[in-house]
Amino acid sequence: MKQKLGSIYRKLYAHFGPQHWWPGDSALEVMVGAILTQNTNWGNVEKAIGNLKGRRLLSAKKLYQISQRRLASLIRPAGYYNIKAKRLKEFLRFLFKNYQGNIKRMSRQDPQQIREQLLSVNGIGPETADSILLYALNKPVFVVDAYTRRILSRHQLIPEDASYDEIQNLFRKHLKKDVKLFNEYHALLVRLGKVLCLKKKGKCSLCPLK
DNA sequence: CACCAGGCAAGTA
DNA sequence: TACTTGCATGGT
Repeated sequence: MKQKLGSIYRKLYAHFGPQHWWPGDSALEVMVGAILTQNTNWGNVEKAIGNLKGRRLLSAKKLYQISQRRLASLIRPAGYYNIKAKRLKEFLRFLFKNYQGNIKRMSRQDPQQIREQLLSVNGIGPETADSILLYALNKPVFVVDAYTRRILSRHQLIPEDASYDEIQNLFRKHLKKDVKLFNEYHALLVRLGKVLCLKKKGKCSLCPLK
């Protein structure tokens, strides 16, 4: 397995090159994007973030103060806008309650502890929590998503119903615990899932892993 | 028209 | 515990 995961990474990197994730100008922007992109196309998220940026609202303080109603209307292009506005507000309340709205303060905590705290926020599940840890706070945590599960299971590396933690542990056990590697590997798996016919109903044909 | 997107929580049995 | 459903816009 160690061999397998390493060789998959090398093939993906050779084929696609560096992915430059996460697109975003600040840790806060990455965190907001992580919530907005839940089950949603990234292009739609960019429009929503653009609306916030255009009104100079992309700061912890502003987002904390703005009404949930107004926030919802601004993030509308990202879909599920009512529930996502609620989730963003929940996250900001958490950020202010525990860290005075200061992300650097948050980043100083132990990663495992941050993860547990994030998971206790309504609207933040394992993938969103891990995306925040890896891409906003630069902690060496592997992010598992639907593509990761689909690609690994279609290559017979895991059962189709493997749990999030099982898959995450696989990468943690067999790869060097390295922020840069985890960053690139997850982004490459997403890239692979996108460009190939690896959609929900697709087969893994023309696969650059072969 | 159908299908999909960088999930998650709440409801049901 | 193990399924199912709601959430919603925008691109292909």
